[in-house]
Amino acid sequence: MDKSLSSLDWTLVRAFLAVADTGSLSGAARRLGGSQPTLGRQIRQLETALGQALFHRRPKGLALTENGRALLPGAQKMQAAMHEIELTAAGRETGLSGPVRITASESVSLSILPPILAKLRLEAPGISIDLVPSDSTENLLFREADIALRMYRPRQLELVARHLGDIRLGIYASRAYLDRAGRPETALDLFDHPIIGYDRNEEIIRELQSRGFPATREWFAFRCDSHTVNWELVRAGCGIGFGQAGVAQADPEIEEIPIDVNLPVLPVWLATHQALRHSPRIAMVWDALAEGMAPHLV
Amino acid sequence: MDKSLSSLDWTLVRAFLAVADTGSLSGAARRLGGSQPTLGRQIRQLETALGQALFHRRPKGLALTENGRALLPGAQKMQAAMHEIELTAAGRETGLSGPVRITASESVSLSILPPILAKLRLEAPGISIDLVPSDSTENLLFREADIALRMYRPRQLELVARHLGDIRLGIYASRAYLDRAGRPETALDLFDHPIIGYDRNEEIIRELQSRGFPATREWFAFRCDSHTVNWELVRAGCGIGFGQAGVAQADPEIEEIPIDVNLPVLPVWLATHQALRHSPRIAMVWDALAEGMAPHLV
DNA sequence: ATTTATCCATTCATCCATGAATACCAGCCC
DNA sequence: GGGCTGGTATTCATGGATGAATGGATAAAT
Repeated sequence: MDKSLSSLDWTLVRAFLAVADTGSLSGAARRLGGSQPTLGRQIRQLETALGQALFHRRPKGLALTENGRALLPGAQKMQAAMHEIELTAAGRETGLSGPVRITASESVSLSILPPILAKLRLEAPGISIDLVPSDSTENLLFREADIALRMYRPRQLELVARHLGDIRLGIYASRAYLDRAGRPETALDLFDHPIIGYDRNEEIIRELQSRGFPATREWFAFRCDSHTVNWELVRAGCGIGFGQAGVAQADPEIEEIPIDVNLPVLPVWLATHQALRHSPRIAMVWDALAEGMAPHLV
Repeated sequence: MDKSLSSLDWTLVRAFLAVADTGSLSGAARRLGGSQPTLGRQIRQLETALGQALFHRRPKGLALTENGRALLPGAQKMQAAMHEIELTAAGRETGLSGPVRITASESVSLSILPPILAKLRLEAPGISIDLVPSDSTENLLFREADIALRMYRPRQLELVARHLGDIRLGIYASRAYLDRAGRPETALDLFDHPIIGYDRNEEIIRELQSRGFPATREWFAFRCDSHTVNWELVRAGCGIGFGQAGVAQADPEIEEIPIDVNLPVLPVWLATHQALRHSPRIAMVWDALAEGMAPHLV
C-alpha cells in the first residue's frame, strides 16, 4: 500500500540473489552468514513488497518463478556494482594492516608457503593472512581472494599477472623403497616399478602422454588426484612418483632418480585484481611471495 | 579484521549515496525516511568497514573525501540497478490494485483531476492514487511518479509519451472587476488595465513577448509564478489575467474578454516509463486520464 | 520399511538497531 | 551580543529483527 514510498531495503535484493543462486533458504543463509528463518522472512518481505511471488516453494527448495527470473539481471547488476565498490575501496586503502586473502594450490600451500608467510608476519605484523588452498580458477574476479598463486597463466580480464619462474619436476622415490626394490637406471627400468599417478586429472595425464609415457589410468599402480596425498604415497615407499624438485630436495627420506625423461616444468604465476595491485598492503604481500618463491624456482 | 568475510551491508551503500547527495546526515535521513542518528551510525560503520574516511565532517554537513568520491560511480550503478529492479517488478505486476503515483502541474491537479480521479476510484476501488502536484521534469526516470501529465513534450529516453490535445488559453477577468473598470474591446484597451502576470517564469514571459506583448516583469501589475494563486488573483478582481479556457468556463464569476490576440495553446502530454506501460493498473489509470482530459482539450 | 538427510515454517527469548530527546557547535541576521 | 537556523554527536528506553530450537514433510538411501 504505502510501502512503495520508502522503496525497498537493498538487503532484500542480496537475499534474493543468494536464494536464487543456491536454490534454498538454508544454502543462502550459509552463504550470507545468516540464519534460515531470517532469509525466509526477507524473501517473504520482498515478495509482499513487490506484490508478486518470486519463488515456488518446492520440497527441494525454492525455485524462481517467471517474475523472479525477470528480476535476476537487475539484481546481478547490483551485485556487480557492489563488487566494484569493494574493489575500489580496497584498492585505495592505505597503511600496512588488514587482511589479505591468498589462494594457492594445495601442495604449494602446504610445503612452500608457511615459512614465507611466517617471515612476512614478522616484517608486517599488522597484516593478517587468509590462506585458501584451492585450484579453482575463478575466485579472483569475485574477490574471494586478493592474490592468487597459480600453476598456469591466469587469463581473466582485469587481472594483472606476473610469471615468477618455473618449478622443476623430477622423478622420486623414498630411499627405503629404492634400497628394497633397486634403483632404475634407464627409462625402461621404470616400467618394472609401481608408478604413483593420477586418476581423473586429465591435464597431467595428457602432458605425460605427449612426452612419450604410456600414461593411462591403468598404467599407474597407485592413483590419487590430490598432489599432496600423492606425494605422501611416494614418501611412504609405495613406488615411484613425480614431484616438485624443491619439496623433494628438502626431504631427507626422498631420493631423486637421475633419469632424463624430459619432464615438463610447472610455471608459477602471481595474480591480483588490477585495482588492488598498488594498495600498499597487497603490494607488500605480493613482493614477499615473489621473493620467497624465488629459491624454489628455476 | 574479519569483517571482509561477510562483505558489507548493502543498506550502507544506500545511506552513503543519500548522504553524498544531500550533503548532510539530516537531509539524507529525511530522504530515506530514517533518522539522523541512524544515518550517522551507518556512515561510521561503512567507514570503519572500509578502513577509510569517506566524508569530511564540516560544520555545514558532510563533504566527500577523495576516497568517498572514488566510490560514487559504483554506488550510483547500484542505485540504477535497484531502479531497474523496481521498474521491472512494477511492470510485471498483475491485477488492478495497488498504488499509482501521478504527477501533474499544480493547476491541473487542482482544477481538472479531482473529478477524473474520483470517477476512476469508483471503477477500480483497489487502485490508490498518489497525486504529486509539481512541474519538475525529471521525476519519471527515478520513479518518483508512475504517470506524468505534462504541459510539454517529455523527451527522456525510455519514456513513452502521448499527446492528448491542447488546452486553449484565454484572457479573463472577474465579472465584478469588469463591471467596475469597464470592458476592454481592443488589444490596445488592455493597457489601461492592471495585468496579472508572472515573476520569474521566463518561459511564459518569452512566449508572450514573441506574440507581441510588451511583457516584462514591470509591465505586470501583479506578479505571481504560481498558476493557481495567479488565477485566484484574477477571480478576486485584481485585474486582467490569462487562464485556461476549461477552468474559466466552469467559473460563473469569470468572464472571457473576447479579444483575439493569438495566444498560444498548452499542449498536454501523458507519459510513463515504458516498462510500466502495459501493467494493467497503470494502463487503467492512463486510459482514465486520457478519457477524462478529453473534454478540456481542443 | 526404516533410516537419514534434506529442506521450510513457526515459535519465542534475546539483543541490537532504532529514533526521540538533548546537548552542543557554527554561522547568520538583527 | 542575543536569538535563530541550520548542522552533528550522544544518550537511553523501546520495539523489531534475529537465530536457536523444534516440528513436519519429502526424497533418497539402506
